[in-house]
Formats: sequence, structure tokens, C-alpha cells
Amino acid sequence: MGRQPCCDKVGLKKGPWTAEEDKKLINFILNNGQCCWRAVPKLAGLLRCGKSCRLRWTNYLRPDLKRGLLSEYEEKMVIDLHAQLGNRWSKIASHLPGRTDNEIKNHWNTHIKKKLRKMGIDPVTHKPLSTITNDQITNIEQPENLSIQQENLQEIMQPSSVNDVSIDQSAITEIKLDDDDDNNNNNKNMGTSCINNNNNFDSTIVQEVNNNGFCTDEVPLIEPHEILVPSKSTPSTSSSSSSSSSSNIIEDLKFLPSFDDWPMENNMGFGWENDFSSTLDFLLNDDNDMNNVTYDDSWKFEQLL
DNA sequence: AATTTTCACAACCGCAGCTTG
DNA sequence: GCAAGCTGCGGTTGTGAAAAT
Repeated sequence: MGRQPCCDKVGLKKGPWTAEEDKKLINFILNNGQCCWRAVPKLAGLLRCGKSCRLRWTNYLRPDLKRGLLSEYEEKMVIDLHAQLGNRWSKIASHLPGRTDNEIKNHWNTHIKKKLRKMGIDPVTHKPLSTITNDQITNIEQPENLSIQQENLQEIMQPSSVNDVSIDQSAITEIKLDDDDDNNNNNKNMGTSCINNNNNFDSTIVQEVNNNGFCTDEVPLIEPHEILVPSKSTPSTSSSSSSSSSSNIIEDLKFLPSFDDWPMENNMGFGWENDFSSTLDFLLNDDNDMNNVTYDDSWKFEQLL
């Protein structure tokens, strides 16, 4: 007997989320917490499947998310972690507070892969491309000089300045490879080193920072001041391609508390503090004419305050 | 200015793994 | 032990914006 679909897909909406749907989902989760995703759409009055709701919340609406492009240092972390963990995006994401697996996966596929290839490094094996056959590299942009690959590699693994470090160092703990089937996958040759010995650099970035003793899967929540909130008045490189459906209500808020900061309400610990609470009230209050607010990048929360 | 192409990212799909009865 | 139900994960696709022509 085959598995039943996660939900009855008949009559369910697909595609980009609207502001109204986001509002309903946020409202519901704030009042009820995260539980039983299957039941969420029905209870929240959404014509979506539970899976879609979960994804929208975890990848976009969660208040502890960072927005915008990955910093140079985060990118280096991703490369390092990918060398150890492979395409285990959720594991990688667990080392980068405020980043989602989807975000990292997208960034890897659109930016990092190209960057590595340009440097003559195979993004899959993290080895120099020169080790593969000529046929394999016909479609890959050739590095000008393979001899500089190692230097380049060193360079990208070394933060150029402290300012590049936008993630919580304390969140970075020693990578502990799982005991399960990891031993059977192609990561086993990577060991605890970022790149094999031939590539001549280690993963001290990841391994040395273990001050707070966090479990690798217990990523500490980022503090409000750590969250980058791009302002329209000072255009940043982030979210340059935000579409009308991809703007985030949360990202437009000035103050973003971590879950740690939320007062315990309900059994899930949801709740908002002070400024954010009133701010959110505004968003969620039907009396406010949200329908007249354009839900795209031109809309900034400051305008509503 | 209009059209086409490329790029980036949000969202979807299907499967795996875990839990429960 | 088995089946069903649910969540999480990773690969892939669809879509809108930006860049190129």
C-alpha cells in the first residue's frame, strides 16, 4: 500500500504566498505555537498544505532568520562544512545561526559552486579540477593558473577582517560526524579536515571555536542586534531580487527578538516583547488597512510607524 | 523601448526516517 | 513486526527581476 499524500491537494493553493496568507500563518503560530503542521492550514484558515506552511515559516517567516546574502565568512563556513558533510544542508545550516538549509543550498548552487570552479576547485570533491579528465572540464571555466589554486583556497578560508564575521562565533563547535550511515557515504574520506591533505588547509575555523560547549545541533539563537535588517534608504547587496511575493513581513521590522527573548506563553514559548509585540499587533490587526499596503520592497515598515 | 536571456531564490515534490498504535 | 501518519531533508522547478541585445 502506498503512502497517502501529506494532505488533500484538491482545492489547495500553490505558488507564492501572499501577504494575507503570511499574516494568517504568523498570527496562528504566535497564538498557538508550532505544532501539528498538518492541522495548521485548517486552523489558520489557509488553503495550503501543512508542508507548505511549515516551509514558509521555517524558511521565511521565522523571526530569528537573517536575511540577505551570506557574508564572506559565512560562505567560508559553508565551504568548510560542505567539505565535511556533503550536501547535508540542514546540518550545515545548523552551524549558521539564522540561516536556513534552503538558503544555504540556493547560495551554494548559485554562487559558491561557480566561485570554486573559477578557482579550479571541484565543488563536489573539493579537490582541484586538474585531477579530473579533460572531457569532464570542457564545460567548466578553466582557471588561469592551477598553481595558484591552493593560495586561493587558503584565501577564501581566512577571514579577511573581523568585520566579515557576522555569525556568532560561539555557535561554531567542533564538527562531529554522525555515527550513522555517514561512514558509508562519500564524506568518509573527508574526515575532520576541511579538505584533504593535498589541499593543504585545515578546518580550524570550525574546530577551534568551541567555547560555549553548544551541541552542534543546538545552534544558539541570534540576538536582535545580530540580525541584519536592510534599510531602503541604504541599499544593501541583500535581497536585491526580492519579488513581490518574497518580501518578508518580519524583515521589515526594526526589532527582531530571538525566541530566547520571548516570554513563555502557551507551551511552545511563543510570545513577543514590547516593541515587537505592538509592531506585530499592528500587522495582525485587521483594523489596520493592510490591504492597502503594497507588499513588495517598496513597502517598509517604518512607513507604518 | 521592446524583447530575449540569464540569474537568483522561493516553493514544490518525493522520499526517508521517526513515532505511534 | 507492520502499517499508517507525520515531519524533515535534499533535489528540482517555476517565477520574477535584472541584464543583455
